[in-house]
Amino acid sequence: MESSFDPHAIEQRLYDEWERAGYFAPTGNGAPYSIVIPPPNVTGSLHMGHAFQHTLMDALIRYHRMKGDRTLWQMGTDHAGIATQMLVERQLNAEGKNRYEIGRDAFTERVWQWKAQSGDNISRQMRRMGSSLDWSRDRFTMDEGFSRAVLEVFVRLHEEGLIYRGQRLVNWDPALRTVISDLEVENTEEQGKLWHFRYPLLDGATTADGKDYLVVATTRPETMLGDTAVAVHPDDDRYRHLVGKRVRLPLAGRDLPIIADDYVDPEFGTGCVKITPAHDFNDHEVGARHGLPLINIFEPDATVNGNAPAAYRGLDRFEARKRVVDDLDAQGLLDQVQDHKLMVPRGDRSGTVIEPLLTDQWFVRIQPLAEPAIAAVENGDIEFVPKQYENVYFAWMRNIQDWAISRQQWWGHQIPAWYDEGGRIYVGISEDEVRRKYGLGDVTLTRDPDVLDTWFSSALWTFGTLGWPEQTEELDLYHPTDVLVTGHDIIFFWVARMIMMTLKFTGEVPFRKVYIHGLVRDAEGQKMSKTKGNGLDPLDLVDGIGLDALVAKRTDNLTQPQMAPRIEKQTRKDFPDGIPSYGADALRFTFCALATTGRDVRFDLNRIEGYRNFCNKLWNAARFVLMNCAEQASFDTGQPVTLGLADRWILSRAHEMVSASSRAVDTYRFDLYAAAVYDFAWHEYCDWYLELTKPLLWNEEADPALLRGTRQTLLRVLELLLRAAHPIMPFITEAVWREVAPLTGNRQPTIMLQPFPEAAELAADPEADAAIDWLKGVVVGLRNIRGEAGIKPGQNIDVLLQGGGDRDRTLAVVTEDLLKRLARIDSVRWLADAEEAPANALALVGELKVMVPLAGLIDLDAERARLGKEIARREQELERLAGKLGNPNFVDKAPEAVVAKERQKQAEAQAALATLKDQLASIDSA
RNA sequence: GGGUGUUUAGCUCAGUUGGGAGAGCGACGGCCUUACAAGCCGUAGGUCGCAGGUUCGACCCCUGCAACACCCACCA
Repeated sequence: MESSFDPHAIEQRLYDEWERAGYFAPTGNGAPYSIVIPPPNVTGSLHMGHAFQHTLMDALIRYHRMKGDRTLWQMGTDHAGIATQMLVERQLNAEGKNRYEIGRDAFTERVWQWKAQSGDNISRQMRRMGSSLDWSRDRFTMDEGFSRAVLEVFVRLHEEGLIYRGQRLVNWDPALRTVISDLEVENTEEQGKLWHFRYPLLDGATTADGKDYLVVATTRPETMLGDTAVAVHPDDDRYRHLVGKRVRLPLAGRDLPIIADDYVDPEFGTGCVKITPAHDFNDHEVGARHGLPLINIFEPDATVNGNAPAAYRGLDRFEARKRVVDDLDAQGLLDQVQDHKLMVPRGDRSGTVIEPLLTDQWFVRIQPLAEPAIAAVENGDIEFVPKQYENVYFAWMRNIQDWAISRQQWWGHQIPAWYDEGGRIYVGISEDEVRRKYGLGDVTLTRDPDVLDTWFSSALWTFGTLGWPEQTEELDLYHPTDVLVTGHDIIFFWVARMIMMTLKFTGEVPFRKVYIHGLVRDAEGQKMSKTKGNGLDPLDLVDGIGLDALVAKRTDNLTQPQMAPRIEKQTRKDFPDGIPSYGADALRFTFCALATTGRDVRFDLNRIEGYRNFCNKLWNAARFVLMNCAEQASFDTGQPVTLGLADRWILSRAHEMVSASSRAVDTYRFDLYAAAVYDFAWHEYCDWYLELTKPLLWNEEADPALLRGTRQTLLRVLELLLRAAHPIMPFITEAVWREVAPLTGNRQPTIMLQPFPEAAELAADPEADAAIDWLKGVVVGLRNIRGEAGIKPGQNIDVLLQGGGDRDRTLAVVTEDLLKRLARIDSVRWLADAEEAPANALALVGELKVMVPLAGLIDLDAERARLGKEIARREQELERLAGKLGNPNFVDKAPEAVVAKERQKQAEAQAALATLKDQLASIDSA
């Protein structure tokens, strides 16, 4: 083995081997365990969020596979309708073309080409991260079988009246020229204006203060061209007398009724509201209540249409706004303009302002689907982890609105509906089927050109990937899936809709648990995004990247090229030397360690560096073990074996580590799992156990049985540690395991299919724990003296022991060799209790005095300072204890055991303090 | 406007039925000790956001407040 760990040398090769050997597919007859991957969009490459999420899933999958479960990790990708279409359109635009020129068929063909390319890149990234997906069952939301499932669902829902087509006011994206759902609208607070316009009163009416016009306030002046009323509050004394009268709508020259409606807030603006039922959701409701006409003034691209006065036709909505304001101003009808903060709805993909627009669309009647989906979480069939996300889910589900599922796009599942020349609608899985079903003769049918919302198909993911609508064996075996691992950002988009659709079509929940993880942010806590240029490609952390290449990557193909210089500057500041190669295991370990209960994680290079070092530590521990055990492997020889204290101790600690690890994985505490492995490996196995074995291994006269015991334990515990760590760090554990396992008699080809360690394989050993704790106490005490007193590390010392009890004497004998080696001691001598010790530096281990004679070694002042600190510490503790025990309430009311424990501590602290003070006095007199 | 989460060492974060405040990184001092300098040894850092309350005892439970983050919501 090389003297330091090089991830490149092993990772790629091992993954290829695993894949060729077919280890990723479910095997055996164990209990089924399955997870479907949230299908990544085929929009390019995976980001840190994917890598994070995949790491957690892979850890679960590998853990359960090792537990012997028949484990399936279902692979697949999502066609991601709008996102992918936009991306390919941008590519077209860059070539000076657009999709209308090349036509629908050529365009979708082009998207399929892109999909192939993007999918390859994604799967390459996943393989590099070590994700053990079952590639043989790879699915795509638009593959043949899945498309069949989508049509089936659409047709069945339509037959049941749960899908309908209707004209409604919807969220319209004028840039993409499609409807989008409520969820795809992001409301952002922006600085705008509130314009006050005068609408002249007709028929000689006047306001209470004698004016012959009403003042209406609006943030959207251009929509006044579609006004069909002015509304006031019914109880508003200022305007009550005007209800039923009329105003003249300027510019358009129409007359509008003045109506009364509770919707109006008399406190806001002037208390008069212009009503535009075709371009505002609230106004739409008011209009419906009052039977107002709807006047749509916009084309699909939000230019003004023929329903508006000729002067405004063809203008973009924002130009029209300016023109309307100018014209009203010119006519003296602009009363005033105020600055005003308002919530602006924007499309989450296009970023343009969303326009409420009247259109014909397909909708899912959601209420009947929502009710069972709510019940499934209420009754615990599905549990969210962490629990509080259930409230988020409930809040949305209990107030859910019908779902607009049609999209005026080309890339996606085309809606299976046909129209005859009379506009009648026929729904079926194909035109042939429709003709048969409805007995249509020689009529011309035209298919609805729209496609379905991407999330309509993703909602079928758990059962669609397993073969539905066929009743396949896989469906029977792996559905419901065990857990869904996903981010909180798609609970509504995806999780809720999966629950609804899956219950509807399979009668089962899609998954029993939903593990919600946080979002990956940069070191400053900012969301990673291409626009901000603060994103990281997980593979750049695995393989490393030079600074110039990183800058180029971050500034390439920006939607806002003007950001490039700022991004470059920041990148050069944050990564002056580029990014070193850390390897996939270090990245995975970092993700696990950062995965605390559902909160967002800040990704910090310092963290991954630490875990890269941990990989190296593990690697070198293995080198040590192999160097010392490879030639003398002694399993299966039948020769006597004795376990020493240290051996028993590390086995006991391993027992604790294994049970902590299992407990952590079973409760989705990946951070605690990582910590259990890390602490055991580094601070117990390496820091203490390996050191404790050296005196024995290097002693040529050591008892052979004891040597065998130690060698076997070194190997056995290392082998077990590798298995325990494998779900987090698959590559290094596999590479090392293949060296180590044969020495333990295990000749299996891979760690992947070994059993995860069971706590029951090992036992707690309190006696060994106590002995090694004692030993550590003495060693640490001596190290402290060395460090503080400035004794050279290479300088051996003599040690005197005094006081303590029988136990101390026994342990000192048992551990003498270990002690001498670990603390670099030449000689140990016991002093009788009454014997006067020479001038010395003192450490206390319980009642035992551990002394290092000064003998010119030790600086008296330094020793005084050290003792002074120790005395202060004990005094402080005593003060606290005295306060507590002096309080009669505590002594009376606290449990006896607690009081006894405090008394015990007090006695110990008093004894220790007395000893330390004596010691200080003796130094002063020396 | 409603809701959720967060606030612990310089930084990033743990803290498992309320009973002696922890880790990693960083800082400081000392070590190339034959697995590992991506290492080893030692040291110093905290009024646990603020104010009350419950309790013998509160980082932990309750109330209020503040700051930050996020989600939802139709106020022109």
